[in-house]
Amino acid sequence: MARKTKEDAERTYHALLDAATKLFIHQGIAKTTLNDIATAAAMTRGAIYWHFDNKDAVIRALWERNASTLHDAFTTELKHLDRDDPAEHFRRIMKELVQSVVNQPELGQAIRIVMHSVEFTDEQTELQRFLNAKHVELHSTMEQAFATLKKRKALKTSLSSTLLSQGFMSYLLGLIHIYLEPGIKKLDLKKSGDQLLDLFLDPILARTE
Amino acid sequence: MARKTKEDAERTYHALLDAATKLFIHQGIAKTTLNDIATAAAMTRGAIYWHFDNKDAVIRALWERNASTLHDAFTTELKHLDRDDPAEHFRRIMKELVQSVVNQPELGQAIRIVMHSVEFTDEQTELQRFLNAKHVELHSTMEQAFATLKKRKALKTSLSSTLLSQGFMSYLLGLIHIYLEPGIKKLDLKKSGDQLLDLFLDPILARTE
DNA sequence: TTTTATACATACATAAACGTATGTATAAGG
DNA sequence: CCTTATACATACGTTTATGTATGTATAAAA
Repeated sequence: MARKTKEDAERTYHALLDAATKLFIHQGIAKTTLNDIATAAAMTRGAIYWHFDNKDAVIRALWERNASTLHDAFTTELKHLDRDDPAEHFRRIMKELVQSVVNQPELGQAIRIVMHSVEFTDEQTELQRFLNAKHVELHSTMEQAFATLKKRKALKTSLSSTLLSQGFMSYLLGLIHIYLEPGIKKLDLKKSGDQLLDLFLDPILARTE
Repeated sequence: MARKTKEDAERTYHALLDAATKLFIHQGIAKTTLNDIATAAAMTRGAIYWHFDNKDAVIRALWERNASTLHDAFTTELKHLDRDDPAEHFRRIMKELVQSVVNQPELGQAIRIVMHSVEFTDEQTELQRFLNAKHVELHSTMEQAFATLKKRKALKTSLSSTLLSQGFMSYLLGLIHIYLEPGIKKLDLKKSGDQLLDLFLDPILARTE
Protein backbone atom coordinates (compact mmCIF):
# COMPACT_ATOMS: atom_id res chain seq x y z
CA MET A 1 0.00 0.00 0.00
CA ALA A 2 0.83 3.61 -0.27
CA ARG A 3 2.40 6.08 2.07
CA LYS A 4 -0.06 8.54 3.65
CA THR A 5 0.39 12.14 4.59
CA LYS A 6 1.18 12.92 8.20
CA GLU A 7 -2.40 13.98 8.71
CA ASP A 8 -3.65 10.71 7.25
CA ALA A 9 -1.39 8.79 9.57
CA GLU A 10 -2.70 10.69 12.54
CA ARG A 11 -6.21 9.95 11.42
CA THR A 12 -5.56 6.23 11.34
CA TYR A 13 -3.92 6.51 14.76
CA HIS A 14 -7.10 7.94 16.19
CA ALA A 15 -9.27 5.57 14.18
CA LEU A 16 -7.39 2.67 15.73
CA LEU A 17 -7.87 4.01 19.24
CA ASP A 18 -11.54 4.67 18.57
CA ALA A 19 -12.04 1.17 17.23
CA ALA A 20 -10.18 -0.30 20.17
CA THR A 21 -12.39 1.61 22.59
CA LYS A 22 -15.60 0.36 21.04
CA LEU A 23 -14.40 -3.21 20.91
CA PHE A 24 -13.01 -3.19 24.44
CA ILE A 25 -16.33 -1.88 25.72
CA HIS A 26 -18.57 -4.13 23.69
CA GLN A 27 -16.71 -7.43 23.67
CA GLY A 28 -14.22 -7.02 26.48
CA ILE A 29 -10.50 -6.38 26.54
CA ALA A 30 -9.35 -9.98 26.70
CA LYS A 31 -11.56 -11.12 23.83
CA THR A 32 -10.54 -8.26 21.59
CA THR A 33 -7.66 -9.18 19.31
CA LEU A 34 -5.38 -6.77 17.53
CA ASN A 35 -6.82 -8.03 14.30
CA ASP A 36 -10.31 -7.13 15.48
CA ILE A 37 -9.17 -3.60 16.18
CA ALA A 38 -7.41 -3.26 12.87
CA THR A 39 -10.28 -4.52 10.74
CA ALA A 40 -12.77 -2.43 12.70
CA ALA A 41 -10.69 0.58 11.69
CA ALA A 42 -10.49 -0.66 8.11
CA MET A 43 -6.80 -1.43 8.52
CA THR A 44 -4.55 -4.43 9.08
CA ARG A 45 -2.41 -5.46 12.00
CA GLY A 46 0.49 -3.82 10.25
CA ALA A 47 -1.02 -0.44 11.06
CA ILE A 48 -1.32 -1.32 14.72
CA TYR A 49 2.23 -2.56 15.06
CA TRP A 50 3.40 0.59 13.36
CA HIS A 51 1.67 2.86 15.85
CA PHE A 52 1.85 0.68 18.98
CA ASP A 53 4.05 -2.01 20.43
CA ASN A 54 1.22 -4.28 21.59
CA LYS A 55 -2.25 -4.29 23.10
CA ASP A 56 -1.07 -2.82 26.39
CA ALA A 57 0.45 0.08 24.51
CA VAL A 58 -2.93 0.67 22.88
CA ILE A 59 -4.56 0.85 26.29
CA ARG A 60 -1.89 3.19 27.57
CA ALA A 61 -2.28 5.42 24.51
CA LEU A 62 -6.00 5.42 25.17
CA TRP A 63 -5.35 6.68 28.66
CA GLU A 64 -2.94 9.33 27.45
CA ARG A 65 -5.38 10.59 24.86
CA ASN A 66 -8.63 10.49 26.83
CA ALA A 67 -7.85 10.56 30.52
CA SER A 68 -4.45 12.09 31.17
CA THR A 69 -5.72 15.65 30.78
CA LEU A 70 -8.34 15.18 33.46
CA HIS A 71 -5.92 13.35 35.70
CA ASP A 72 -3.37 16.15 35.52
CA ALA A 73 -5.94 18.89 35.94
CA PHE A 74 -7.43 17.07 38.88
CA THR A 75 -4.17 16.49 40.73
CA THR A 76 -2.76 19.96 40.12
CA GLU A 77 -6.01 21.61 41.11
CA LEU A 78 -6.14 19.60 44.30
CA LYS A 79 -2.73 20.91 45.24
CA HIS A 80 -3.86 24.50 45.13
CA LEU A 81 -6.97 24.73 47.24
CA ASP A 82 -8.34 28.22 47.75
CA ARG A 83 -6.84 30.13 50.63
CA ASP A 84 -10.14 31.57 51.80
CA ASP A 85 -12.61 28.74 51.25
CA PRO A 86 -10.80 25.43 50.75
CA ALA A 87 -13.79 23.28 51.70
CA GLU A 88 -16.08 24.68 49.04
CA HIS A 89 -13.29 24.66 46.52
CA PHE A 90 -12.65 21.02 47.22
CA ARG A 91 -16.33 20.25 46.88
CA ARG A 92 -16.51 22.05 43.55
CA ILE A 93 -13.48 20.20 42.18
CA MET A 94 -15.09 16.88 43.03
CA LYS A 95 -18.39 17.79 41.44
CA GLU A 96 -16.62 18.94 38.32
CA LEU A 97 -14.68 15.71 38.20
CA VAL A 98 -17.84 13.64 38.33
CA GLN A 99 -19.53 15.77 35.71
CA SER A 100 -16.50 15.43 33.45
CA VAL A 101 -16.85 11.67 33.59
CA VAL A 102 -20.55 11.97 32.88
CA ASN A 103 -20.30 14.48 30.06
CA GLN A 104 -17.37 13.00 28.20
CA PRO A 105 -18.22 9.47 27.08
CA GLU A 106 -14.71 8.85 25.72
CA LEU A 107 -13.32 9.74 29.11
CA GLY A 108 -15.67 7.40 30.90
CA GLN A 109 -14.93 4.60 28.47
CA ALA A 110 -11.20 5.09 28.90
CA ILE A 111 -11.52 4.98 32.66
CA ARG A 112 -13.58 1.83 32.47
CA ILE A 113 -11.05 0.12 30.22
CA VAL A 114 -8.20 1.19 32.43
CA MET A 115 -9.99 0.01 35.56
CA HIS A 116 -10.29 -3.45 34.05
CA SER A 117 -6.63 -3.49 33.08
CA VAL A 118 -5.45 -3.08 36.64
CA GLU A 119 -4.86 -6.50 38.08
CA PHE A 120 -2.31 -6.26 40.85
CA THR A 121 0.01 -9.23 40.57
CA ASP A 122 3.50 -10.06 41.74
CA GLU A 123 5.19 -9.28 38.47
CA GLN A 124 3.60 -6.24 36.89
CA THR A 125 3.61 -5.49 33.22
CA GLU A 126 4.71 -2.07 32.08
CA LEU A 127 1.07 -1.02 31.76
CA GLN A 128 0.30 -2.23 35.26
CA ARG A 129 3.19 -0.28 36.70
CA PHE A 130 2.16 2.82 34.81
CA LEU A 131 -1.45 2.68 35.92
CA ASN A 132 -0.44 1.76 39.43
CA ALA A 133 1.76 4.83 39.57
CA LYS A 134 -1.14 7.03 38.48
CA HIS A 135 -3.32 5.37 41.07
CA VAL A 136 -0.83 6.00 43.83
CA GLU A 137 -0.44 9.57 42.66
CA LEU A 138 -4.19 10.05 42.94
CA HIS A 139 -4.29 8.66 46.44
CA SER A 140 -1.40 10.71 47.72
CA THR A 141 -2.66 14.00 46.31
CA MET A 142 -6.06 13.25 47.78
CA GLU A 143 -4.47 12.59 51.12
CA GLN A 144 -2.52 15.83 50.90
CA ALA A 145 -5.71 17.65 50.05
CA PHE A 146 -7.40 16.34 53.18
CA ALA A 147 -4.33 17.23 55.21
CA THR A 148 -4.59 20.76 53.89
CA LEU A 149 -8.29 20.89 54.70
CA LYS A 150 -7.56 19.77 58.22
CA LYS A 151 -4.80 22.34 58.71
CA ARG A 152 -7.16 25.08 57.60
CA LYS A 153 -9.87 23.93 60.00
CA ALA A 154 -12.12 23.08 57.10
CA LEU A 155 -13.10 19.70 58.53
CA LYS A 156 -15.80 19.07 61.10
CA THR A 157 -14.65 15.64 62.15
CA SER A 158 -11.67 14.74 64.28
CA LEU A 159 -10.85 11.69 62.19
CA SER A 160 -7.41 11.57 60.64
CA SER A 161 -7.02 13.04 57.19
CA THR A 162 -5.58 9.75 56.01
CA LEU A 163 -8.69 7.88 57.02
CA LEU A 164 -10.97 10.49 55.52
CA SER A 165 -9.01 10.41 52.32
CA GLN A 166 -9.26 6.64 52.07
CA GLY A 167 -12.95 6.75 52.80
CA PHE A 168 -13.67 9.43 50.26
CA MET A 169 -11.53 7.78 47.60
CA SER A 170 -13.44 4.56 48.15
CA TYR A 171 -16.68 6.43 47.74
CA LEU A 172 -15.57 8.32 44.66
CA LEU A 173 -14.12 5.31 42.89
CA GLY A 174 -17.12 3.24 43.90
CA LEU A 175 -19.53 5.78 42.45
CA ILE A 176 -17.64 6.07 39.20
CA HIS A 177 -17.20 2.34 38.93
CA ILE A 178 -20.86 1.57 39.48
CA TYR A 179 -21.83 4.35 37.12
CA LEU A 180 -19.59 3.08 34.36
CA GLU A 181 -20.59 -0.55 34.63
CA PRO A 182 -23.81 -1.08 32.72
CA GLY A 183 -25.58 -3.19 35.30
CA ILE A 184 -29.32 -3.35 35.48
CA LYS A 185 -29.74 -0.83 38.24
CA LYS A 186 -28.42 2.33 36.63
CA LEU A 187 -26.82 5.06 38.66
CA ASP A 188 -27.67 8.45 37.17
CA LEU A 189 -24.58 10.40 38.13
CA LYS A 190 -25.61 13.24 35.86
CA LYS A 191 -28.67 14.00 37.93
CA SER A 192 -27.62 12.68 41.32
CA GLY A 193 -23.88 13.22 41.29
CA ASP A 194 -23.99 16.45 43.25
CA GLN A 195 -26.42 15.07 45.81
CA LEU A 196 -24.36 11.94 46.29
CA LEU A 197 -21.18 13.92 46.81
CA ASP A 198 -22.91 16.25 49.24
CA LEU A 199 -24.21 13.22 51.07
CA PHE A 200 -20.66 12.31 51.96
CA LEU A 201 -19.10 15.76 52.15
CA ASP A 202 -21.73 17.70 54.08
CA PRO A 203 -21.07 15.87 57.34
CA ILE A 204 -17.30 16.33 57.17
CA LEU A 205 -16.73 19.69 55.46
CA ALA A 206 -17.08 22.71 57.71
CA ARG A 207 -19.09 25.71 56.66
CA THR A 208 -17.04 28.85 56.27
CA GLU A 209 -19.65 31.57 55.90
CA MET B 1 -3.22 -43.68 36.99
CA ALA B 2 -5.35 -45.21 39.64
CA ARG B 3 -8.80 -44.49 40.84
CA LYS B 4 -9.01 -42.63 44.17
CA THR B 5 -11.50 -42.92 46.95
CA LYS B 6 -14.28 -40.36 47.10
CA GLU B 7 -12.43 -38.59 49.86
CA ASP B 8 -9.27 -38.45 47.82
CA ALA B 9 -11.19 -37.02 44.91
CA GLU B 10 -12.66 -34.35 47.11
CA ARG B 11 -9.22 -33.53 48.38
CA THR B 12 -7.90 -32.97 44.87
CA TYR B 13 -10.98 -30.86 44.13
CA HIS B 14 -10.11 -28.53 46.97
CA ALA B 15 -6.40 -28.68 46.18
CA LEU B 16 -7.19 -27.50 42.66
CA LEU B 17 -9.30 -24.61 43.92
CA ASP B 18 -6.62 -23.65 46.42
CA ALA B 19 -3.94 -23.72 43.77
CA ALA B 20 -6.12 -21.70 41.43
CA THR B 21 -6.68 -19.09 44.11
CA LYS B 22 -3.00 -18.62 44.79
CA LEU B 23 -2.11 -18.42 41.13
CA PHE B 24 -4.96 -16.05 40.27
CA ILE B 25 -3.86 -13.74 43.06
CA HIS B 26 -0.15 -13.89 42.40
CA GLN B 27 0.07 -13.97 38.63
CA GLY B 28 -3.37 -12.82 37.55
CA ILE B 29 -6.37 -14.63 36.14
CA ALA B 30 -5.58 -14.14 32.48
CA LYS B 31 -1.99 -15.29 32.77
CA THR B 32 -2.89 -18.39 34.76
CA THR B 33 -3.32 -21.43 32.58
CA LEU B 34 -5.17 -24.58 33.50
CA ASN B 35 -1.87 -26.38 33.31
CA ASP B 36 -0.41 -23.98 35.87
CA ILE B 37 -3.23 -24.77 38.23
CA ALA B 38 -2.94 -28.50 37.74
CA THR B 39 0.80 -28.70 38.27
CA ALA B 40 0.60 -26.38 41.27
CA ALA B 41 -1.77 -28.93 42.77
CA ALA B 42 0.53 -31.79 41.74
CA MET B 43 -1.99 -32.94 39.12
CA THR B 44 -2.48 -32.75 35.38
CA ARG B 45 -5.05 -30.98 33.26
CA GLY B 46 -6.99 -34.20 33.20
CA ALA B 47 -7.90 -33.64 36.83
CA ILE B 48 -9.17 -30.16 36.11
CA TYR B 49 -11.31 -31.19 33.18
CA TRP B 50 -12.76 -33.94 35.31
CA HIS B 51 -13.87 -31.59 38.05
CA PHE B 52 -14.58 -28.46 35.98
CA ASP B 53 -15.66 -27.57 32.49
CA ASN B 54 -13.17 -24.77 32.01
CA LYS B 55 -11.46 -21.87 33.75
CA ASP B 56 -14.70 -19.97 34.23
CA ALA B 57 -16.16 -22.98 36.01
CA VAL B 58 -13.17 -22.97 38.34
CA ILE B 59 -13.86 -19.35 39.22
CA ARG B 60 -17.53 -20.04 39.76
CA ALA B 61 -16.69 -23.02 41.98
CA LEU B 62 -14.37 -20.74 43.91
CA TRP B 63 -17.25 -18.37 44.50
CA GLU B 64 -19.57 -21.16 45.55
CA ARG B 65 -17.07 -22.54 48.01
CA ASN B 66 -15.71 -19.35 49.53
CA ALA B 67 -18.22 -16.56 49.04
CA SER B 68 -21.71 -17.96 48.53
CA THR B 69 -22.25 -18.55 52.24
CA LEU B 70 -21.55 -14.95 53.11
CA HIS B 71 -23.60 -13.71 50.19
CA ASP B 72 -26.63 -15.72 51.24
CA ALA B 73 -26.29 -14.83 54.91
CA PHE B 74 -25.90 -11.19 54.00
CA THR B 75 -28.93 -10.99 51.73
CA THR B 76 -31.25 -12.98 53.97
CA GLU B 77 -30.19 -11.03 57.03
CA LEU B 78 -30.84 -7.75 55.24
CA LYS B 79 -34.38 -8.85 54.53
CA HIS B 80 -35.16 -9.28 58.19
CA LEU B 81 -34.16 -6.09 59.92
CA ASP B 82 -35.07 -5.85 63.58
CA ARG B 83 -38.53 -4.54 64.29
CA ASP B 84 -37.42 -2.35 67.17
CA ASP B 85 -34.07 -1.01 66.09
CA PRO B 86 -33.56 -1.49 62.35
CA ALA B 87 -30.92 1.22 62.04
CA GLU B 88 -28.54 -0.31 64.55
CA HIS B 89 -29.22 -3.76 63.19
CA PHE B 90 -28.36 -2.58 59.71
CA ARG B 91 -25.19 -0.97 60.99
CA ARG B 92 -24.16 -4.16 62.76
CA ILE B 93 -24.76 -6.29 59.68
CA MET B 94 -22.49 -4.04 57.64
CA LYS B 95 -19.73 -4.08 60.20
CA GLU B 96 -19.92 -7.83 60.41
CA LEU B 97 -19.73 -8.07 56.65
CA VAL B 98 -16.58 -6.00 56.52
CA GLN B 99 -15.00 -7.95 59.33
CA SER B 100 -15.84 -11.20 57.56
CA VAL B 101 -13.92 -10.03 54.54
CA VAL B 102 -11.02 -9.00 56.75
CA ASN B 103 -10.90 -12.11 58.89
CA GLN B 104 -11.34 -14.71 56.17
CA PRO B 105 -8.51 -14.42 53.66
CA GLU B 106 -10.01 -17.07 51.36
CA LEU B 107 -13.19 -15.03 51.24
CA GLY B 108 -11.34 -11.85 50.39
CA GLN B 109 -9.31 -13.60 47.74
CA ALA B 110 -12.43 -15.08 46.18
CA ILE B 111 -14.11 -11.68 46.09
CA ARG B 112 -11.07 -10.14 44.49
CA ILE B 113 -10.91 -12.82 41.82
CA VAL B 114 -14.61 -12.52 41.14
CA MET B 115 -14.39 -8.73 40.93
CA HIS B 116 -11.78 -9.04 38.21
CA SER B 117 -13.88 -11.56 36.32
CA VAL B 118 -16.76 -9.17 35.90
CA GLU B 119 -16.35 -7.40 32.61
CA PHE B 120 -19.74 -6.28 31.37
CA THR B 121 -19.89 -6.88 27.65
CA ASP B 122 -22.61 -7.28 25.06
CA GLU B 123 -22.48 -11.05 24.99
CA GLN B 124 -21.94 -12.38 28.48
CA THR B 125 -20.38 -15.70 29.26
CA GLU B 126 -22.15 -18.02 31.66
CA LEU B 127 -19.87 -16.85 34.46
CA GLN B 128 -20.58 -13.21 33.68
CA ARG B 129 -24.32 -13.80 33.78
CA PHE B 130 -24.03 -15.67 37.04
CA LEU B 131 -21.94 -13.02 38.74
CA ASN B 132 -24.07 -10.27 37.28
CA ALA B 133 -27.16 -11.92 38.76
CA LYS B 134 -25.54 -12.03 42.18
CA HIS B 135 -24.54 -8.43 41.79
CA VAL B 136 -28.05 -7.38 40.91
CA GLU B 137 -29.39 -9.41 43.80
CA LEU B 138 -27.09 -7.55 46.15
CA HIS B 139 -28.19 -4.18 44.87
CA SER B 140 -31.88 -4.92 45.04
CA THR B 141 -31.76 -6.32 48.57
CA MET B 142 -29.74 -3.32 49.64
CA GLU B 143 -32.32 -1.05 48.09
CA GLN B 144 -35.12 -2.91 49.84
CA ALA B 145 -33.24 -2.59 53.11
CA PHE B 146 -33.04 1.17 52.73
CA ALA B 147 -36.71 1.27 51.78
CA THR B 148 -37.48 -0.58 55.00
CA LEU B 149 -35.30 1.79 56.99
CA LYS B 150 -37.14 4.72 55.49
CA LYS B 151 -40.57 3.26 56.23
CA ARG B 152 -39.58 2.75 59.85
CA LYS B 153 -38.36 6.33 60.17
CA ALA B 154 -34.84 5.10 60.77
CA LEU B 155 -33.31 7.59 58.32
CA LYS B 156 -32.41 11.17 59.08
CA THR B 157 -32.20 12.36 55.53
CA SER B 158 -35.02 12.99 53.09
CA LEU B 159 -33.10 11.58 50.16
CA SER B 160 -34.70 8.67 48.33
CA SER B 161 -33.87 5.20 49.54
CA THR B 162 -32.75 4.32 46.03
CA LEU B 163 -30.18 7.07 46.02
CA LEU B 164 -28.99 6.24 49.50
CA SER B 165 -28.68 2.61 48.55
CA GLN B 166 -26.62 3.41 45.48
CA GLY B 167 -24.42 5.72 47.47
CA PHE B 168 -23.82 3.25 50.23
CA MET B 169 -23.20 0.38 47.83
CA SER B 170 -20.63 2.51 46.06
CA TYR B 171 -18.96 3.23 49.36
CA LEU B 172 -19.04 -0.37 50.52
CA LEU B 173 -17.74 -1.83 47.29
CA GLY B 174 -15.16 0.92 47.04
CA LEU B 175 -13.87 0.19 50.53
CA ILE B 176 -13.65 -3.53 49.93
CA HIS B 177 -12.08 -3.07 46.53
CA ILE B 178 -9.40 -0.71 47.76
CA TYR B 179 -8.77 -2.95 50.75
CA LEU B 180 -8.33 -6.05 48.62
CA GLU B 181 -6.07 -4.45 46.04
CA PRO B 182 -2.52 -4.48 47.35
CA GLY B 183 -1.63 -0.95 46.36
CA ILE B 184 1.05 0.96 48.18
CA LYS B 185 -1.27 2.93 50.38
CA LYS B 186 -2.85 0.21 52.47
CA LEU B 187 -6.32 0.50 53.88
CA ASP B 188 -6.51 -1.17 57.28
CA LEU B 189 -10.14 -2.25 57.29
CA LYS B 190 -9.55 -4.39 60.35
CA LYS B 191 -8.78 -1.39 62.50
CA SER B 192 -10.68 1.32 60.67
CA GLY B 193 -13.60 -0.57 59.17
CA ASP B 194 -16.03 0.39 61.91
CA GLN B 195 -14.99 4.03 61.87
CA LEU B 196 -15.26 4.23 58.11
CA LEU B 197 -18.73 2.72 58.13
CA ASP B 198 -19.83 5.04 60.91
CA LEU B 199 -18.45 7.93 58.92
CA PHE B 200 -21.04 7.26 56.27
CA LEU B 201 -23.84 5.87 58.38
CA ASP B 202 -23.88 8.27 61.32
CA PRO B 203 -25.20 11.18 59.27
CA ILE B 204 -28.01 9.19 57.70
CA LEU B 205 -29.10 6.65 60.33
CA ALA B 206 -31.44 8.01 63.01
CA ARG B 207 -30.84 7.34 66.65
CA THR B 208 -33.56 5.30 68.27
CA GLU B 209 -32.75 5.53 71.96
C1' DT C 1 -15.88 -62.17 42.25
C1' DT C 2 -16.92 -59.94 38.30
C1' DT C 3 -18.28 -55.76 36.42
C1' DT C 4 -18.57 -51.09 35.98
C1' DA C 5 -18.03 -46.52 36.67
C1' DT C 6 -14.68 -43.41 38.58
C1' DA C 7 -10.71 -40.29 38.80
C1' DC C 8 -7.61 -39.09 36.80
C1' DA C 9 -3.04 -39.18 33.18
C1' DT C 10 -1.55 -38.96 28.57
C1' DA C 11 -1.69 -37.99 23.84
C1' DC C 12 -3.46 -35.43 20.02
C1' DA C 13 -5.44 -32.10 17.08
C1' DT C 14 -6.11 -27.44 16.17
C1' DA C 15 -6.71 -22.98 16.21
C1' DA C 16 -5.86 -18.63 17.34
C1' DA C 17 -3.15 -14.79 18.34
C1' DC C 18 1.16 -12.90 18.47
C1' DG C 19 5.54 -10.84 16.85
C1' DT C 20 8.50 -10.26 13.12
C1' DA C 21 10.18 -10.07 8.64
C1' DT C 22 9.56 -8.36 4.36
C1' DG C 23 7.40 -5.87 0.53
C1' DT C 24 5.98 -1.43 -1.42
C1' DA C 25 3.88 2.81 -3.03
C1' DT C 26 4.49 7.38 -2.15
C1' DA C 27 5.02 11.77 0.60
C1' DA C 28 8.61 14.48 2.11
C1' DG C 29 13.26 16.06 2.08
C1' DG C 30 17.36 17.60 -0.35
C1' DC D 1 14.26 15.24 -9.78
C1' DC D 2 16.25 11.86 -7.08
C1' DT D 3 16.50 9.69 -2.75
C1' DT D 4 14.91 8.16 1.46
C1' DA D 5 12.14 7.34 5.17
C1' DT D 6 7.34 6.64 6.09
C1' DA D 7 2.94 4.21 6.73
C1' DC D 8 1.24 0.77 6.22
C1' DA D 9 -0.08 -4.43 3.93
C1' DT D 10 1.16 -9.10 3.51
C1' DA D 11 3.27 -13.31 4.55
C1' DC D 12 5.53 -16.33 7.73
C1' DG D 13 6.91 -18.88 11.72
C1' DT D 14 6.20 -19.97 16.37
C1' DT D 15 4.09 -20.41 20.51
C1' DT D 16 0.75 -21.66 23.62
C1' DA D 17 -3.47 -22.77 25.64
C1' DT D 18 -7.45 -25.18 24.83
C1' DG D 19 -10.75 -29.10 24.31
C1' DT D 20 -11.23 -33.72 23.33
C1' DA D 21 -10.18 -38.41 22.83
C1' DT D 22 -8.31 -42.23 24.71
C1' DG D 23 -5.95 -45.13 28.12
C1' DT D 24 -6.04 -47.24 32.73
C1' DA D 25 -5.75 -48.71 37.48
C1' DT D 26 -8.83 -49.37 40.98
C1' DA D 27 -12.73 -48.30 44.29
C1' DA D 28 -17.29 -49.44 44.55
C1' DA D 29 -21.41 -51.71 43.10
C1' DA D 30 -23.67 -55.99 41.90
